[in-house]
Amino acid sequence: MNLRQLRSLVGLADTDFSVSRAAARLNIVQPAVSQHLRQLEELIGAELFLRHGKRLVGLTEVGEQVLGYARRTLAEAENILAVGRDQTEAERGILRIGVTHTQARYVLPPVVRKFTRQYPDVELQLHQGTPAQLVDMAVNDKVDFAICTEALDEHPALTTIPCYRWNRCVIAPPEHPLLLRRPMTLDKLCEYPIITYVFGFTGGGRFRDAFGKLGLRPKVVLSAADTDVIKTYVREGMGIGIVARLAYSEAEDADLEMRDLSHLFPWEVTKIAYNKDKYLRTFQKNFIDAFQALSV
Amino acid sequence: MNLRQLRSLVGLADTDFSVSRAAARLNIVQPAVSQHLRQLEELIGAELFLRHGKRLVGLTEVGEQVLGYARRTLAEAENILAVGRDQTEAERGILRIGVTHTQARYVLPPVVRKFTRQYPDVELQLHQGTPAQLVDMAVNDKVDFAICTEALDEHPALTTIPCYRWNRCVIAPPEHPLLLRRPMTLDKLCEYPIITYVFGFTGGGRFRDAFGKLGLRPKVVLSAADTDVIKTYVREGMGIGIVARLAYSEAEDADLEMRDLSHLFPWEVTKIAYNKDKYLRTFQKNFIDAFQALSV
DNA sequence: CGTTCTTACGTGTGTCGTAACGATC
DNA sequence: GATCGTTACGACACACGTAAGAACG
Repeated sequence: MNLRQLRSLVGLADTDFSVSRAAARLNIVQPAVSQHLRQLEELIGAELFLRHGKRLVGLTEVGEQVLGYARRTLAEAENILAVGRDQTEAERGILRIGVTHTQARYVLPPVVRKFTRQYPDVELQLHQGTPAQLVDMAVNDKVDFAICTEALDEHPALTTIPCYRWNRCVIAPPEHPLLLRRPMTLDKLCEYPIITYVFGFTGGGRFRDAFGKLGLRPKVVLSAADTDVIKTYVREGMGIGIVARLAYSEAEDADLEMRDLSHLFPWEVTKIAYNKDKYLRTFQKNFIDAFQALSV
Repeated sequence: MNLRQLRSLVGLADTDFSVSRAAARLNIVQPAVSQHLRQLEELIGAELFLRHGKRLVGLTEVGEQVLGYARRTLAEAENILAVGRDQTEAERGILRIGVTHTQARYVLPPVVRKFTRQYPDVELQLHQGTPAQLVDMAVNDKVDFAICTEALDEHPALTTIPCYRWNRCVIAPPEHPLLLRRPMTLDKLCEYPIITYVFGFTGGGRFRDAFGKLGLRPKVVLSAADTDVIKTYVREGMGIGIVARLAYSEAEDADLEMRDLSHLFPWEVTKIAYNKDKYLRTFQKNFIDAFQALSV
């Protein structure tokens, strides 16, 4: 058995079982991949693939098992190579971060600025997704880290580091009647149409829970995955926006009024998570440190 | 990078850093191993080994890291091969079990008998050790399972399955005065010299705890790792023996009297444990099932 | 002086690429 | 008929084994 053979298997599974595309991705020719797959089947002594004629269309049960172990084998081997790169080209490489829109737009910029200055030769990739997708990407090593508030600490394969706390604020056009009413309470918020994050994003169920505990039903007229969309509709007068406090910028959002709501909602904790089995390169650790430093 | 290179590295670490012995174990010649090690160092781009002249004597910090990942890579690769063997020679192979003496001597025989009848071509290896050693052997894949009462469920890398409950009994020569006294209580036991298991074996700290809770101090005059040794000294009149109830056999131990003590001590649970990351071959699963069936 | 590792070199295995063939949509 | 996978073959590389040399105890 060979690492190459395993790469062909994983490549095949990652390209919808197209031998040719797998070969292209692996920078070898199709017959080589075919050979690897044949050798693996021979080694295992059982059919690994479901076929339509010559075309491979899926994996048998045994094939699934082998694929799983192959992925893990390659992941561990990749760790060894990462140790190597950390020795020979410590300041060069790729850092793949999975983030939600709000993080990428409002939180990450200063960290990214600092990091790229420190590591000009590291290519920084920002992959966006829903928290659930980010977890998946981190687990399957499509990204090196995932950064978000939801879902991260539930997955057993991830190491999760809490980074900073945040809470919500309400934003509204300056003339909005809500702004005159003090103190701000949950039931007053319920009197107006609300625009906030979609469920599963940025604060998740705890937003509704806060109202539910008091028997209140907020009128959410629109929900969006990112803060910029919410702001847009608030500007249009469609309702008041309830967003992360850190997403309100005095400079950019001078045309909107903001009131802090941290006394009304539970605090949220944004975390950074990565695969437990993964070797972290020095610059990756440094990124985590830089991100954590936000909480200070 | 290559699996062979990794095997050479692991082989080296497992043979006290003797290149020649590593080669012998891997069934290749020394120069091949040397080459593998050199290639690895080249790949990583850093010294992996501590040297005295030409002789390798240990690992650098980087070397330790690489060794760790190499072990894991090979373990995952081994899982793939195990899937293969399960397909091509399902009823043939080796089953390595780590056990304590008492388990091997008194509990395992019927299971082993049943298993070897079912799988005549599986070589069964019984490795003995202390519970702590058994955990180590299971974690590092020196054995496929570990069976014992202590220490197993504490290690995060192991999957632990409880198999059966047992408790203790006292054994003594027929004429021993203790045997006349009923009901049996802990303080009566304390009146006589006691022979029982050494700490860390078979029942562990809970034995002393039972006495300690009542402020009693048992007079343990001798402790041994296995029941046969204890019985021997009981026969010599050196004291009463407190052993696992299941280790008393009416047939073999007719010259000793036995009294059940399950009302005096907490119940113990014997477990079987194996590495979480390990693929279990069919016959290995069957052994576990057969062992678990004891509890019925 | 034996043991241990390294270096050098030859041979055989194996892996990839090219090219031609077969099958499927 | 175009795409996709398999088969066949050749060239190159690589890995192991043999043999000789260098360092260490």
